Amino acid sequence: MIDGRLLVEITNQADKAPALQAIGSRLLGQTALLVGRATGEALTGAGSHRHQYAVLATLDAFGASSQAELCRRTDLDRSDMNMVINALETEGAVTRKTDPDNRRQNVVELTRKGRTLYALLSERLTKAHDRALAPLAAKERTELFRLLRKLHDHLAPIS
Amino acid sequence: MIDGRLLVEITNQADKAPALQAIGSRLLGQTALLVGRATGEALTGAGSHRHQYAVLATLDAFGASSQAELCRRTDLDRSDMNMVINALETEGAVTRKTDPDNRRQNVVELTRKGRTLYALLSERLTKAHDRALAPLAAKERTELFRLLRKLHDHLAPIS
DNA sequence: TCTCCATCGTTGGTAATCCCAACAATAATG
DNA sequence: CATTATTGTTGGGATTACCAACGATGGAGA
Repeated sequence: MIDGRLLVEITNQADKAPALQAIGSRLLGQTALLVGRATGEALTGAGSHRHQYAVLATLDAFGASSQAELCRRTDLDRSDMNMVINALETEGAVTRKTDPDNRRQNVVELTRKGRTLYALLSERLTKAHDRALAPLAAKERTELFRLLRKLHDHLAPIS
Repeated sequence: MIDGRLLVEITNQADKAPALQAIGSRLLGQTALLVGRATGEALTGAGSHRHQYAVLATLDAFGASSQAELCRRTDLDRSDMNMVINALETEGAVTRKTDPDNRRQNVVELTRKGRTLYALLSERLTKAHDRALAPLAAKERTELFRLLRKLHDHLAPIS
């Protein structure tokens, strides 16, 4: 027997004989995968990746930051952040200099080229985002994000 | 500037100085990761994995099936399905015989041991599931899953 | 029947993502 | 001054989602 509380139908597609069944967390994961793929293609199609965009957005929003600060704000691992900054630096999207006030950390800063790249990626991403969320009305999107944020904040490591 | 449509606050935690920002799809991905980890631990703690549970649940719901049929119902790749059945078979949770009516495919069937395992995993998973979704009221969970299913069905490959 | 094509299971491998451990340099703390 | 913490960096591991190719088998059509 199927536990009605735990199991949630994933697909309603009429052509798939009996409806697929799975756990709620699986529906969440599958949907995140699909949305992530749809939006990710907007970035990879421009030669960038999700993490790079997250860093660009954070730099754009908060200005020059150290890598550790970017890690805290994006929830990326230090090693991955290093790779991301490497990529962005060789692309000329950011500059990285050791902070004279604290020589342990680097000052990562957006270049003009970086802002242009961020604008381009934002545009592509917005389109993909809208396309992916098309079936949801504006209020539904808001509600979805509210519920997700509630879940996220509840489960996020207390840091 | 931050695009209000695109960007969504992820954390509201007061101790994190300025609120973390990210794209909506990122919030979805992060939350899926957190929920997946919380629920996944319930399974790995019992020596099983998400995919194995999905197959067990599908077999329990639909009865003996071929691997290809299980693939269609769980959206798993054939190669991954093979590994999952291998694991379940060596655990004694399922039997795998070539179908005499169609010698290309195998008949995968739950054993009594498999049903017991499924029941155990279901119990653990239900608890973890409830713990992970604790901050959401019953109506909110329903609404979340409704929105996710809507998204999922819109983005799912037309198969 | 014979030929082509599709399906199935199986093997092996790739790429992305997330995560961890250790190290040197530097700063902060007592 | 001694100890501890933070930062960047390197290297690697684990998981997950894929993809390609192969032999075996079945089905569809000439």
